[in-house]
Amino acid sequence: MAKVTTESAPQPRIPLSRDRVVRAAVGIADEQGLAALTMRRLAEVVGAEAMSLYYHVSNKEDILDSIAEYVMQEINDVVDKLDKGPDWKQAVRARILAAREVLLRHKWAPAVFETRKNPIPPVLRYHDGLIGLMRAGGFSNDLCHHALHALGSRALGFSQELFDAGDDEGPPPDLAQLPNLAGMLMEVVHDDPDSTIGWCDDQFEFEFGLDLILDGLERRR
Amino acid sequence: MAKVTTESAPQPRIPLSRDRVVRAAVGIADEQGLAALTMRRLAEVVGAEAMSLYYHVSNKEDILDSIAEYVMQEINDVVDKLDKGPDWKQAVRARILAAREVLLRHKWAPAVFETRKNPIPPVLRYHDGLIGLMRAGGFSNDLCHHALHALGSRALGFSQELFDAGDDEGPPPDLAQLPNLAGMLMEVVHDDPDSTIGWCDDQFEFEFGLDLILDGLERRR
DNA sequence: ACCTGAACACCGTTCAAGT
DNA sequence: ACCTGAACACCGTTCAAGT
Repeated sequence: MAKVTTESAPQPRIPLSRDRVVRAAVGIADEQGLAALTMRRLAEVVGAEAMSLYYHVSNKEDILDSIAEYVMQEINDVVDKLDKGPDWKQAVRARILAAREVLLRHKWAPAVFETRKNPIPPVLRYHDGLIGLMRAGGFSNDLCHHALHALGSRALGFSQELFDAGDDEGPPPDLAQLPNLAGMLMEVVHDDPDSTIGWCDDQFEFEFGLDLILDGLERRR
Repeated sequence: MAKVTTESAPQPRIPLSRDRVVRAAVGIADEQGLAALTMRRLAEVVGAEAMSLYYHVSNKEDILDSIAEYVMQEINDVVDKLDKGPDWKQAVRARILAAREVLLRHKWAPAVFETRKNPIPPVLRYHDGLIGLMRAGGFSNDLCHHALHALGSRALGFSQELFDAGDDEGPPPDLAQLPNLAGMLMEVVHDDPDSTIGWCDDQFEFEFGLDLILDGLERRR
């Protein structure tokens, strides 16, 4: 993704296009977060007025649909190159972890996915691929269906954490009232000396939860 | 929750208070969705001007924090009444399904949880309770920690579906390009004749996924 | 065909002023 | 102590008008 700041060069010669608008939108979200993605800011980056955007996209929802689709296509491109191998679990696991890597470059994407009400076409394509792997591994169609629900957003590589475990603002919680949590934290933090701030290893926890589900599916196969 | 519409009675005698503001906010979100929750609308419902709200809450973020906390307290109230029994899995399962029931009455709540950056105190209390049950069931602190991550938002009773499976707007996806998905749908829909629209049984799928995880934890205990 | 200026209806929020 | 009017800086969006 091109640096947003260099996009608004002195030469606004490049004509506007739907594609350029979408790419710029992804760039803004990547670099400055979803909240920074406003029609006016987007227009600025692309060297035009906000109203001009409406000639190329129908509205902001359209833009959000498009950037979600853009990221999913990136995931499909990566994932299509993976070779499948004979083991369904290895294949599914590799696919999901590869998807996760893409999403880590577009941290805003899950939030956008969640607000889409119509299915994003390349997500269906992604799921179709997963089903293919599971079918080849001997899953019934029914089990595939349950598996997709059970994986939920994990199928795309993101797990829904309840809050960022690394922010410390506001008063620290009263651990005296939370004996079990306090005990757990003491022990877990003690075991891992890197415990300055974000003391949870997201990648490890993601794989732990994923394997829990995949192992469970294996047993129900 | 009192009907929002009756709240703006001819008598705006009841003085404003933080509590009344928060309850009204929950009411609006319940009945009209999160998007309808604006400062001006909230003021209207409560019989005041938008600016008056700022005397009782510090800003909109404060309101969102508060309504998230409100719902979590409702969950804790319900869950604290459950008796624990000897089986950790039964106890955890019952707790989570009870939490789910509350959340089904406040469908907006997960979206608000996700946007909170500071931990919501009663969520910590809820987790503390879960840890207690798992510790009593023989879990190590380490396994409790992984379990909470693996459960993620499922610990509170909601699973992150990728999109509402019941909306049909826009063009139907091209199933010819999605052979595995098409095959799965045909079979699954065929088996369940109630397949008018929302043909997935959310409650069943939730429990399926939950049990997959709980069974996996049992095995790693 | 492509872009824009002016304008509209909405946000959240501040602040000096009212009771 | 509690509430408000007027105002500000921001949204997304429309539409008639420019090139």
